[in-house]
Amino acid sequence: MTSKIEKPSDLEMQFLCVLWGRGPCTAREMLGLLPDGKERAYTTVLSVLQVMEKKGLLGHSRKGNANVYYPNVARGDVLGSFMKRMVTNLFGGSPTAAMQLLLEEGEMSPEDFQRMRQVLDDQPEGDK
Amino acid sequence: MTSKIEKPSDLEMQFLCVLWGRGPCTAREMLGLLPDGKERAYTTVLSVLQVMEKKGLLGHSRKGNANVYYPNVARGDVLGSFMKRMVTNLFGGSPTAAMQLLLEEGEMSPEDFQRMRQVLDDQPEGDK
DNA sequence: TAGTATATACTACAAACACCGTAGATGCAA
DNA sequence: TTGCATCTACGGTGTTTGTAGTATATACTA
Repeated sequence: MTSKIEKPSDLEMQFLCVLWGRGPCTAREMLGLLPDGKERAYTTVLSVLQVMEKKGLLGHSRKGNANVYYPNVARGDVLGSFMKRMVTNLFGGSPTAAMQLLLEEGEMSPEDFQRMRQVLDDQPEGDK
Repeated sequence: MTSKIEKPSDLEMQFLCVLWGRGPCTAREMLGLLPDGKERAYTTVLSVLQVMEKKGLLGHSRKGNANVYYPNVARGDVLGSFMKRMVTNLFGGSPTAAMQLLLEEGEMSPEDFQRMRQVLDDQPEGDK
C-alpha cells in the first residue's frame, strides 16, 4: 500500500512546487521563492515546513546550521490527484473543459501554443 | 470597479460549478448533485448555501416553500482567476506544464483529443 | 571571549471551513 | 384541524490553515 498521501493545503502545495522546481531549500530560501507575491515572516515559512515534515510531505537534512528541506512525495502523484480532483469537482469530469479555461486565461505566446500542440501530439493515443 | 470577488472555498467552488452546469437548484437538489462522492447532511448543504449568499456568491428566489439558489458571479471570472492562480503558484507560470499534467492524468478518449486539438486550433493566436 | 546575527523549536491564536443539530415555519393530507 | 413531512433559520463545534511571537541553540567576528 502506497500509504495514502494526505492532501496538502494550498500553501503546502506551493511549497512543494518550489522544491520540485528548484530543488531542496532552506527556510530562508523558500521565503524568497514563493510565487504568490505575499509578504510573510520567516517563522511562518519555517512553521509550515515543520508541519509538512510532520505530515510526511517533506524530509530534511542538515547543511551548516540550517535545515535543507526536500520533498518526500512525487510531483506526479500530488499534482496528478490534484488535477483529477479539479476536473471531477469543477469541470464535470471533462478535461477538455478545463483546458479551454486554461487557454482563455493564460496569456500565451506562440511558442506556448507550439509546445502545447507538441505535447498533444506526443500523447500515445493521440493519433488514434 | 468590479467589486472584487471573494475567493470561494473548494466546496463553494463545487457548488458554483453545479449551478453553472445544471442551472438553479434547491438545497436538496444540490445535495444529490455534488460531484465528489462525499456523504453530507442536508443542513450542511443548506448552511454552505447561506454562507455563500452572505458572501455575495449566490442569490435565491422562492419556489413553493423552497429556496432556489442561483449563481451571482460569472463562471469565467471565478474559474479564470482560479486557473491563473493555479498556473502561477503550482506550475511556475507555465500553462503548458499545467496542460501536460492534465493530459497525463485524465484518461481521455480519442474524441477528447480531437476536441482538444480543435480548441487549440480555434485560438486566435494559434496559427501565428 | 563577548557580542551579534541567524537558525530552530515550541507555542499560541484568530479566522475560515466543513459540518450538523435543534427549533420553528409552512404546506399538505387524512 | 390535527398530524406528518419538509423546509428554513440560526447557532454551535471540532479541525485546519495561515500566521507569527518568544525562547533557545549555534556559529561567526571583532
